[in-house]
Amino acid sequence: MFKAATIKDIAQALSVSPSTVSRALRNSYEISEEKKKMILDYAAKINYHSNPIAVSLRNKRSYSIGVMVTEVANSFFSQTIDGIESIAYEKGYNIIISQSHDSYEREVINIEHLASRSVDGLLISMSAQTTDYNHIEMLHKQGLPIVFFDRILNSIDTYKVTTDNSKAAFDAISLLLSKGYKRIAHIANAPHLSITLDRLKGYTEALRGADLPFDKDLVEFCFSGGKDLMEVDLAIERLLSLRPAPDAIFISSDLLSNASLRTLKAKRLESSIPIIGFSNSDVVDLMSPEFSYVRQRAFEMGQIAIKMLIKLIESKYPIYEFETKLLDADLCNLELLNR
Amino acid sequence: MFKAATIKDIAQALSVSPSTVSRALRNSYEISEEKKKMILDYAAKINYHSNPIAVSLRNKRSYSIGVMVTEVANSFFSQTIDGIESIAYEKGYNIIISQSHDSYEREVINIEHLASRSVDGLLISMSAQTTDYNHIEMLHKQGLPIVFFDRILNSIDTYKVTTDNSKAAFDAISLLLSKGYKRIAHIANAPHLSITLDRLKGYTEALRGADLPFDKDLVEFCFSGGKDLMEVDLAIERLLSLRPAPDAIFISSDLLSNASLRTLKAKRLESSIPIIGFSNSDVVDLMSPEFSYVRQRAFEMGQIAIKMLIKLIESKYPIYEFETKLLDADLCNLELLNR
DNA sequence: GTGAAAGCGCTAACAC
DNA sequence: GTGTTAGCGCTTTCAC
Repeated sequence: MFKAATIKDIAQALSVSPSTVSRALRNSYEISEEKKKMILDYAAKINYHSNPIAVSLRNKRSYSIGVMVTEVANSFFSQTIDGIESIAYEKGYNIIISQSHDSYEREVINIEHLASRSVDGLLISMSAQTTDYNHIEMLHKQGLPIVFFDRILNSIDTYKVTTDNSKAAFDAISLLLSKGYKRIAHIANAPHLSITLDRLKGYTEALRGADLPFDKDLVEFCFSGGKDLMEVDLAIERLLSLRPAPDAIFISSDLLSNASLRTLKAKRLESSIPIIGFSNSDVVDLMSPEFSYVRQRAFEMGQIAIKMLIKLIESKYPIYEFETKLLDADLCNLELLNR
Repeated sequence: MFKAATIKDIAQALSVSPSTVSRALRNSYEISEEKKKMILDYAAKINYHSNPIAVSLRNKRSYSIGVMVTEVANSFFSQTIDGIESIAYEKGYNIIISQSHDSYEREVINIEHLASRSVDGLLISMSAQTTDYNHIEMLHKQGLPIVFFDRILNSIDTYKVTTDNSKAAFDAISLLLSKGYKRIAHIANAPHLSITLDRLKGYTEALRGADLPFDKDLVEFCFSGGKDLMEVDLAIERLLSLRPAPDAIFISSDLLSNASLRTLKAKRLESSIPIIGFSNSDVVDLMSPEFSYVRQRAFEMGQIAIKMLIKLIESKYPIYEFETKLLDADLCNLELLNR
């Protein structure tokens, strides 16, 4: 079985003390160049690698970061993780990924699990089902660095980064209005999510800006977030049966966009009404029916989130001023809306 | 700042020794029920959690597992990771994810990085560009438990799990042949990957089974694995310009399927030739043109891989008999091939 | 049945 | 400049 070399081994071999070796390896100014070279050479020769577990125990820093997402197999999140990983790797941090599958229980268990694993900090996108935030508030109070991304939690004061959801929705709806659409249905995500409310806000404000009334009949919340196809099915059915009928649909999440397209396709109604939906799918250009979509800057969001977290972790002094960064989203495939 | 409770704290508070507390917490038979209860109760009261870093250092086990994939933002891999995570979580392991982006350099660096992070074992799917296996062979020789999944490495003797790629390809091609297609073009992945060769093998064997000649002109390898759209573009162009023209296309990876569809669509040739391609996209049912596809059991593969790894890690005795598990793939949307 | 003590690998105060 | 020592939190011989 494999037995890794330790500082002690080097010290013994070179007849110096372990602390000298430690200092030399960390390139301390106290050690003479000559000895440094000797130690470094020998370390390289025996393929010495420091034991990060021991360093963690000693320094009370694990250089690992917990990431809490709904599901890695969701394009938006896998792109975010990609962004997180790119920076984490650069800065010498590991990321430990955990999925809530939008369940409150799993979120609580997994976050506690991550925290007890001595992560240096947490990157969290809230589960759709979570309405009690105690498990997070506790950790935050105890001083664990936390950054929220995407589905942020307003009640906790820390760094946050998310799409400017309200603006994205406002722009999407304004565009529809400018093209002459007037009765715009809205298929919305679970209502306790920050992103749901922000997107709804953009929707209503755009209507108000055009002096159109807000008709709550045109809005359907999907509590399952698109997981439950039946729920989406019923929502669409109800919306399409309204009179006067809606003349466009705005869909406020990836999963809901997919589910809605499935439903419309099954009903052979896919070309009956234009759609603008959120989507970060990597094959959106291959999907049919074609639809206009709002694409979030997921990769960038991941990068910003982890940069914020590392800043929090590595800051020598407590930070009291926090920023909530809002990213622009991109509207794509808009030419489909011309008529 | 947060200061977690330690065994010492408990010992002090209850006037017992740290070793007694440790034993009680680990439910050792040596400790009297009475004392056990007292200690457990107090630990629960002060919300004691053992420090996994200290346990790792002491036990030389980190309960974390490194996972090396090409890209998390690839449906097949995110589904695999989902499967890995489901079991890892259950068994108390963390997974640390690393992406090679199909680059040899990044694979080498990341695998070494994972290993130096004292992971208990490694789950690896090879990068497409890797042809030198020294970095993995070294670790394997040193006794680090390694399991390969999906893109396996034949030269190393350990547990492996992958799709029965040769059978999947054989079945797909046989089906095409049974429907009367005779000149089947094959867009293949990078040629040093195990999966590429296996799929090619299934392809040729199915042809041989039908007494059809193998025409190497009908096969195009894409070294970029679908990342480089231009490469796929040229491949398709050449294949379609062959005379006699191919009457169907078999595509041997997710990314290549997507890229090929894009190319065909751009050339407005999407309905000119039937396609059967590998795909684990979660929106394959929404894609256009519709195509028949081979779907791998990615989630299951992840679960099997990590179970194998944990078996390797937790085995008291060295294991010399290794299994390479082959999973069936599912052929879907076949009705499109009727004509 | 319980405690004392050593040690996992590393670092940092404190000596000299 | 370099060595000595203590200790991070935990487990595990070895005593008693």
